[in-house]
Amino acid sequence: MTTGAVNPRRADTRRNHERIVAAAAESLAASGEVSFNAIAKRAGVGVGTVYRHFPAPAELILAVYQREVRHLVDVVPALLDSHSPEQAFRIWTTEHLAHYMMTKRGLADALREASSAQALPASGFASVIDAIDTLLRANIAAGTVRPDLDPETLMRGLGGMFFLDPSGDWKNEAAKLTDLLWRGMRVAPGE
Amino acid sequence: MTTGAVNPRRADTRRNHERIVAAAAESLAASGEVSFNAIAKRAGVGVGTVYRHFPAPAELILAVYQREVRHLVDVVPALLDSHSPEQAFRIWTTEHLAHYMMTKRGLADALREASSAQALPASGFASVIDAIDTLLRANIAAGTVRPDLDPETLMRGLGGMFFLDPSGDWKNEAAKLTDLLWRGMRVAPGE
Amino acid sequence: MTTGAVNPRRADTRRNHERIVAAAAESLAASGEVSFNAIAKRAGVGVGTVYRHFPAPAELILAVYQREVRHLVDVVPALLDSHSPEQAFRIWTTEHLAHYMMTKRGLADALREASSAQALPASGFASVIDAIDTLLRANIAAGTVRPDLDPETLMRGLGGMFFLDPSGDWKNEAAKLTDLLWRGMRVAPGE
Amino acid sequence: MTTGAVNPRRADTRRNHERIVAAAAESLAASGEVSFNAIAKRAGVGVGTVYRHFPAPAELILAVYQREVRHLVDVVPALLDSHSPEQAFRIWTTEHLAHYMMTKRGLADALREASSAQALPASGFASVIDAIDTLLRANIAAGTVRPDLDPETLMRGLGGMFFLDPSGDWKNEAAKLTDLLWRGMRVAPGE
DNA sequence: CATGAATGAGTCTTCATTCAT
DNA sequence: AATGAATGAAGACTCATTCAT
Repeated sequence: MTTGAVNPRRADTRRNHERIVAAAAESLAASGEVSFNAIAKRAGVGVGTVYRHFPAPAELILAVYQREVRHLVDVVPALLDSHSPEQAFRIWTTEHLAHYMMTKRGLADALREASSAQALPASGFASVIDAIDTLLRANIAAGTVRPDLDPETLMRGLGGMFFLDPSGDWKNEAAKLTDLLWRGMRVAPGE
Repeated sequence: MTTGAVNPRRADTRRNHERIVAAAAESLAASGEVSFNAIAKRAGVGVGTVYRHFPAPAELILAVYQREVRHLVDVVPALLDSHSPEQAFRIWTTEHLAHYMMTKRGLADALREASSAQALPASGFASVIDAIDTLLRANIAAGTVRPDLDPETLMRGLGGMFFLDPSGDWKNEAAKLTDLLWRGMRVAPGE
Repeated sequence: MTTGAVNPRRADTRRNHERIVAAAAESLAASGEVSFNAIAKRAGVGVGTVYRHFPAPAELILAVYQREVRHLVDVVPALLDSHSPEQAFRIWTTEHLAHYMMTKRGLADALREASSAQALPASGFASVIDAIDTLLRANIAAGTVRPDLDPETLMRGLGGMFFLDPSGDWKNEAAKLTDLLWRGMRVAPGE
Repeated sequence: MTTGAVNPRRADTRRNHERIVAAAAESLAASGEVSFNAIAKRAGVGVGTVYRHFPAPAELILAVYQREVRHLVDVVPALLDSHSPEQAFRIWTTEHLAHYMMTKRGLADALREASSAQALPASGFASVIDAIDTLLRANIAAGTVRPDLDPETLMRGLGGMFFLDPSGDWKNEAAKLTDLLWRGMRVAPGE
């Protein structure tokens, strides 16, 4: 009995899914570990419940991933509304993406380990690529960025955010990486 | 045994260190697994021996890392001898770094997990940064690249090579990433 | 639903018992496994329903057992009608009993495990003993078999059919065991 | 630490194998269960130790089996020395085999489950068949038993001992089964 | 009555680490 | 110094059983 004195079992049912994903997200962020037993304990449910909701480990990881990534994607339109395309791009990578990648390193590993390679980039990164694509198109439309740039390549360049050091001057480092990439992206002056 | 040929046991003893590192490297490359017991067996020594040589897991991982990374670093001078600085850079990232990162993903994970964060970038990546720095300086000297570029930032940009798909058209993708970065690095035309 | 055809749910309900037993029989035959959850799924009902019908595991096993054994028992009269008592006995053991025991080993185990020993021989084997008894009486009446033979002992002798190898020459082996027992059963020539 | 205050680790080592087999034998006899964890606990060793000694479950079962069966086989010569061949046979089946089969039911199941069928009968039952064969030959030599009898078939007939009820009059039942089989084995009077 | 989600004890198995020899 | 047996914590997963709906 992990739910306290009252016995709300079925009443809680509806929220178990969310609680498990939340617990997994916390575990992942904290240690990169994904013990089903630990997640169950943290979520306050039995292990069996976790297995019922996510028969395959990859499903859980993916659910966490999507949850975590949603914000990253959702924020893009607002940025484009209130800033120039270039500023939107710079802010997104520096403020949002950098922070995300820095804290979610574990996720990427888990994602990679949990699946036999190719499946995940496709499914997991898809929406991040979408976000990048949106920013890219806005800039191309504004004439600030070369039109022959694919979001996958840019994503790889931004992947370096994973190596930021949360205890250091990461904001500055993120800005420097963004700047390096931006210079590579822009419509080259004089060309 | 004081008679005849040199005692082969001593010869083996001297090479245990190397054998263990080699065994660990193979394990890492093969499966991403690093069971000390498995490494000992593969190296043909007892577990205790492994512990004697590498009291802390991180030390072993680090030794493997450095062994793997040596080639990457050692090849730079030759490249600079026989190619233009720009070509040397492009060849190194595309032919050497990309291949290395793609196949040694496991190492990077192991490295990260084995240590509590900050220690590794400093110790493990140091020599790769050196290699990048050498290439960078050569280009700066040749006037092809901006002088205000630090190797760490470039390293981060190149970190995207980790996400290459070994079963896909990675050579082309590596070239595209290199090109994106190169455009960001070069002395901007017209500036 | 009060309109139209009879409510099909009621029809299903009535047959749940049979469906569960059938599902359990298939599971048992297929793998020797008897997970209540698996049986429920195979039967297309909820676990709770299985529990309602068979509060104790042994009851389900028993039901399966009786279902499986029915054919074995039912075939006896026909055999006695169309064959001599000796032939009926030989055919029954060789064609029917041997085949049954060979394929239903799992059942016997399950039966034994599910109960605390003594209950089963009595309840489970009862009808097989009946079948043997019928064949025995017919032979005793025909004067082919000693009258001082109890069916339980004969049953034990026939128990060896359990050890037949389905992938070998079991028909021949079954005949040899039957022959050994028959020689022990018959009115000894010269006695 | 399961070995008490003193720390005799390596001193105990030599006997661990035997202790594990003994513990497994007890478990098997008691409940037909073979949890590696339970065996380890009963043997007073860590689970890992059990796994080191018996990497595959079947190996442990087999070891137990051979240990249990040894007595059965070893007693035959003495019986043949001090009794007539017929008496030796009757005593062996009634006093030794019956008792063994009755108490070791679990073993037979475990044996069957642990292996994919045919391997075990060959390896596990071999020595029991040897014992039966020895008794058979002695009787054939003495002219008491038909020479055309194979030990496998007789073994199957004796397999019924498995179904004896330890809480009932099993001695008498064993004698009745032995008698039935003996009548089938002997050189038929009048034939 | 039926359903099936939830629970959690229990089994299996691996592995880092210690330590007698 | 080297060896490798022993240990036991820890994670994966299954399944009998209960019970809210």
